[in-house]
Amino acid sequence: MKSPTRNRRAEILDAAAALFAARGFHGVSIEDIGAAVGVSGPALYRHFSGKEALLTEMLLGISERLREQGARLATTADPDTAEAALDALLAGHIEFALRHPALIRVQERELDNVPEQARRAIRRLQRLYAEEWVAVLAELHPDCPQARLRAAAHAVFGLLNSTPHSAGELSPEAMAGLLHTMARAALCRIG
Amino acid sequence: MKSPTRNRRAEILDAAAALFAARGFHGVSIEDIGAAVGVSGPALYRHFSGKEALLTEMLLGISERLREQGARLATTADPDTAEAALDALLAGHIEFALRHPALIRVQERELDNVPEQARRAIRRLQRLYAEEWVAVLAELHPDCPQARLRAAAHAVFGLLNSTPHSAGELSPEAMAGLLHTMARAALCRIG
DNA sequence: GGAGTCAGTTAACGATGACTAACATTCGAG
DNA sequence: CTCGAATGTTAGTCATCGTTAACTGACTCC
Repeated sequence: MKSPTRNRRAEILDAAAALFAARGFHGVSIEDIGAAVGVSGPALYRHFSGKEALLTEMLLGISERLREQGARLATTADPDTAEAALDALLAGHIEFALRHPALIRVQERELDNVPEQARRAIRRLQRLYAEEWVAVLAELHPDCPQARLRAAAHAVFGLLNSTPHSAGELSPEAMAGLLHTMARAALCRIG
Repeated sequence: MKSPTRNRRAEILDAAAALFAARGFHGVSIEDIGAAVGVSGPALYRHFSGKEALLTEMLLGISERLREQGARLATTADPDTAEAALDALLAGHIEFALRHPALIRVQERELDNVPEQARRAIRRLQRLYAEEWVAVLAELHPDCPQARLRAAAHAVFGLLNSTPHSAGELSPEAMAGLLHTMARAALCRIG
């Protein structure tokens, strides 16, 4: 069978994401992760070469997914209407953040625990994603310097990624609407 | 001498904050912290009862400081003009975040590593601080349900606390102005 | 000038945790 | 039926780390 392997790997990544989000990379042991998927301890080494490799694959996956999504959404439909592109980027990011709060948290917190080389790759993907946003924002605010646009984009990421902190008082739909409205308003005033 | 003691404690707290912000609580050893202030290893036990106690005191200090600042700023001057109170809260939070990015980072990331009892105290202080914001927002948006206001407040915290991520491309003044403008705009549209 | 406290040192202990080794089981392919 | 790959297991190693113990010098106070 080939699929069990794939499933086991994904299972481990999911469980590890939840644990890392809750207690941090160094606060979770290999044994903990194994226990979370019903095997114990060193069985994980059949699927990953080590704890760092696990985190690395996780962060690369997230960054790659966001970048791909960003590249796809930023260039849809009317290239004229940067407004529509911005809305698409917002909706995409919000849906991801609401659907995978643990991944958002890990991506925000654990980048330093990944080995140097992979860290550079991850940062590159994150930069490419941010640049999609900056490109769209530059169309909306042609006179605004790039540095300011970058800072604004990161600020909006902070706003959108606040999801894990304020968990579950609002329905996901209401939360999505609120975040979209707030982010939209924040980005209109930066010129 | 009494002041050397005080200074040493503060020195240790500062160094630990920087290290925790950079590598996370579990990623920093007692020896690391000692080395950062020029003493080595277990000397810290002359000033703190342990590693957790150090973190606890740090987080309690931050939360208490923000809560005090919030209580002071939210009730200044005209009780009529909620606008002014909101501006004061924004300015205060932004100044703190820009002046102490490491503390913001630690407060965001390390709450789970503090023992249960102290954690409750810290959360209580954070809740009180957030409620100052919600009270002001409620005056501006009388028809908006509390849950939505709370979520909006946390989202704005996320925006303002994005400072550590987008470090130093803009001058502190420009950054402060940008964050203030964006947060203001985001909070106008939530009704 | 001795007594006591403050703030530091080095050495050791005990626990934890990442990782490895050696062995077991399942199961499909030839 | 058997071989071998895939996927586990348990036991053990080695490093790291929080914490304690025992000891030392400096400074204050009677």
